[in-house]
Amino acid sequence: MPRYEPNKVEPRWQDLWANEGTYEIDNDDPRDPRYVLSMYPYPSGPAHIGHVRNYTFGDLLVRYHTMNGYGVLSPIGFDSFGLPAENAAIKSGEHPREFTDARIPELAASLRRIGAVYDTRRTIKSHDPEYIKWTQWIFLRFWEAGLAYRAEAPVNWCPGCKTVLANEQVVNGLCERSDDPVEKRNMEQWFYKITDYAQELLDDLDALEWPDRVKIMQRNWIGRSEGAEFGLPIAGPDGKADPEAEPLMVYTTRPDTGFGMTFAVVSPEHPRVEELTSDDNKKIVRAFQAEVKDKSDIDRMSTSAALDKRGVATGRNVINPFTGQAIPIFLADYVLITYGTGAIMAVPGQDQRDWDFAKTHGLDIIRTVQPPDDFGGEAFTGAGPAINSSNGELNLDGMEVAEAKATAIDWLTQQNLGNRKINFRLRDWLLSRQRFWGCPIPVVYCDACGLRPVPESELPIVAPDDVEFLPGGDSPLTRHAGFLNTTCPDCGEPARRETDTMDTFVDSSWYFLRFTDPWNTDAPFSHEDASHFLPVDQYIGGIEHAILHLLYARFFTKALADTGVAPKELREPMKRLFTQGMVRMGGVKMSKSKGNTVAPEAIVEANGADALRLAILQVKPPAEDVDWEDFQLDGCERFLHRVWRLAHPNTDLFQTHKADPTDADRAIEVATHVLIDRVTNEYERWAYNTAVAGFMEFTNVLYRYVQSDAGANKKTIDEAVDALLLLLAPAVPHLAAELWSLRHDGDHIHLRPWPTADPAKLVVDTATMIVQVNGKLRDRFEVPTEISAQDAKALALSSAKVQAQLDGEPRKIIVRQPNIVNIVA
RNA sequence: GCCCGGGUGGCGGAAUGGCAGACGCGGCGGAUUCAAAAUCCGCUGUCCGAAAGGGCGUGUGGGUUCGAAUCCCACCCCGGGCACCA
Repeated sequence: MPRYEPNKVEPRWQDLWANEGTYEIDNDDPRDPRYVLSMYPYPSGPAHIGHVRNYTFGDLLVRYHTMNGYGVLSPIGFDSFGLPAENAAIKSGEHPREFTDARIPELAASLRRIGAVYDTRRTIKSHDPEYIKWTQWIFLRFWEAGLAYRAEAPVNWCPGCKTVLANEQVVNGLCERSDDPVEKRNMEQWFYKITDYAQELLDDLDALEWPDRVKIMQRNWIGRSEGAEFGLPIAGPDGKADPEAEPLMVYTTRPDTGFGMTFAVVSPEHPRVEELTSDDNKKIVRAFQAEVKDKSDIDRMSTSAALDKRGVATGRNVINPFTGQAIPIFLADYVLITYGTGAIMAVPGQDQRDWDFAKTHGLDIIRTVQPPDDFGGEAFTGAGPAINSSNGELNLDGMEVAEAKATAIDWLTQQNLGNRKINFRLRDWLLSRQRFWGCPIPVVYCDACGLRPVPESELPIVAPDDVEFLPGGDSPLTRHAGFLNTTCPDCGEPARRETDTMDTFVDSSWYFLRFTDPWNTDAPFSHEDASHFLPVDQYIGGIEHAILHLLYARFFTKALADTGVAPKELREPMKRLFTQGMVRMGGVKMSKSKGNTVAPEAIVEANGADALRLAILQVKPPAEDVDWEDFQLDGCERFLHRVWRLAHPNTDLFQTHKADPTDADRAIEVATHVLIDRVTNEYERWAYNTAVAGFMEFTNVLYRYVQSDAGANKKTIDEAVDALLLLLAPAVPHLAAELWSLRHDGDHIHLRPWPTADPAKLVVDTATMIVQVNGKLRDRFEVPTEISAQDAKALALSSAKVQAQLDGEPRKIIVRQPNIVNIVA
């Protein structure tokens, strides 16, 4: 019997799957479709173990579902725009396109070498002009629909990456890529109107089969709150409301506490600051605005800043409409211009931030909710009856919070001051980037006509080849005359091209749709093909995309459906999501940028791709993070050799016999069907680590069986081994394919149907009954499954070990035949 | 601070109300071998004991239950998310 040599066997099967198109699927394939998709990777060169883990899980499912008779769509693509290629260009001068085009085959080869199978005819690259064309075309559709717009706004600027960032890309005030502190700048930028979909994005989460963790993160990010928006009349010099002045609009979730409002606060960036500042206070107000402007978010958010509640009075007052009192207006940086109206009613009795501010600045504090007697805190934010809350028309006293809120909102509405309002934390998606290596935004600037879309016939707008990257790192598009200078599509006069490119998350927001119809030259995809495969049945990727990519992709799907690009009824892109854990090395995430990667090539060379795949499945539940140091490659390799020796048709491990079936043979039959049942169930629920344990246990059982003196019954062992190989086929495809082919005359295991457990073979006629005394195990018996309660009880009491523990009559006996008898002494 | 996960042998983990520690790694012992590698077999939570056997044991403390790693309450520790969002 030859020894198993993975390096000879594995490439042969990889070639066969590719050459025969085993995992290619046509759109008119008659089988029931299943769409299994792993998030497409950024092509940073050869894969590392983190990638391999991700794509192994996906590959297992592709093969499993195929064996279950589905027509599985398994595409792969490359998220090939992005900063690493541009940074490499700045260093070496190599054009990002050349750099990227060289990296993609390296990554593709890595994936092929671990046995991952795809319909490679459908491969997508974000930077492919054909893909750029449709990304730009979609931008223009969104623009027409009012979902893309250009506006000046305070934006996040990363000085390291020399570009603006979306809110989602700022982590604790730092750029998520470069860790540089992010600066606030007022700039005119492009946005996608994701806020139009805030409510739907929130509501539709409920029906998704996604990890709760991800759904919760998205809910928090969307951040819906219910409250009231209303106007505070501006006080004139006489302390009375000035009927000429526009009231100051504020947003609150606690309109019930209005009687406790003792001052108002506006954000330093609020547009009405100038108008609401008295002549005497102009100087300090401007100084404060300047001070805040210079602070980065990281300074503004640091713990000490959060505590000290800096701010200045504007010298003007507003009227608290609940009490009629004139109260002062302050500027403070704890009020954000980006949320609500950028101005608040401050109620120090019921809000800790307002409390802190009031204490710092010596302002009045009035409680309007009765705290419990033992309340020892400062601001009281809990539930309780309203107090100090009545005027001539409105009396909230004694009402609980919910009722008081509703009553206060009704009153504000009657008074024509404001109304109920729902607010979201979610901001529009800032999509423009001042970078070269991204999808150009297809618009031109004309002096006469203004902002004009590039006509569809001129798409794609592709970045030029003859560009020079300077050490400063700015985009060469801004100084490339050939790219920059164009003519206005409307008036034909000279015009300038937009030099901003799109966030690379735009590319990944619709690639899963393009996979369904990648050859389409008339549209990004057809409704028919999108409907055939979508939503994605199983999406697989890292938890780091819980908000960014997964929220954007959901928004895109809804917006595409509403603009008629996608089928109207396609509201969600991914039905099921699985987020696999990351691979760590030395306690930190393995990634190219951290320089701590392990290349699979060396491991494949030494142990084989199947051993690596098995080690990935075996080491931990797939959802959890794992340290590379914990992988057990040698043990997995050893197991594969054990299977080889057992399953090879010329095995020297044992002799078979043809005698009548014995009890031992029957036990193997039962074990075989129990394993089929078990592994099927475990594959379905992503319990790959216990499935591997099942394979190992079963193999151990078979070894004991075939090495026993009686030898093995040929029929029994053949059935057992064939079942084992079928169950292994999705996990260790090369070994399973090779052995099956040897055993079955060149047949392809991956085209065989998935085995099913015979219920009749799962029936066992004896069980182990344990006997406890006071919950402690004292004895055990093999009993017939059908044993009666009386017999079980009698048997338990007959045990000497049990009797030794008993002192007199048992007080109570619980019988759960045939598994347990518990005697309470 | 708020919201999620999680805490089980030397290590990765298994068991979701009923035999704690499956399976693997590591370790120990044996077979085979001139020897080694490879392979095969056995043992391996901890304490007491020569053994039989027994005590203890799933972060800590309490509770529910005939019975708790599993359910409930309080707390400690670790990881993640959000963080002045009115």
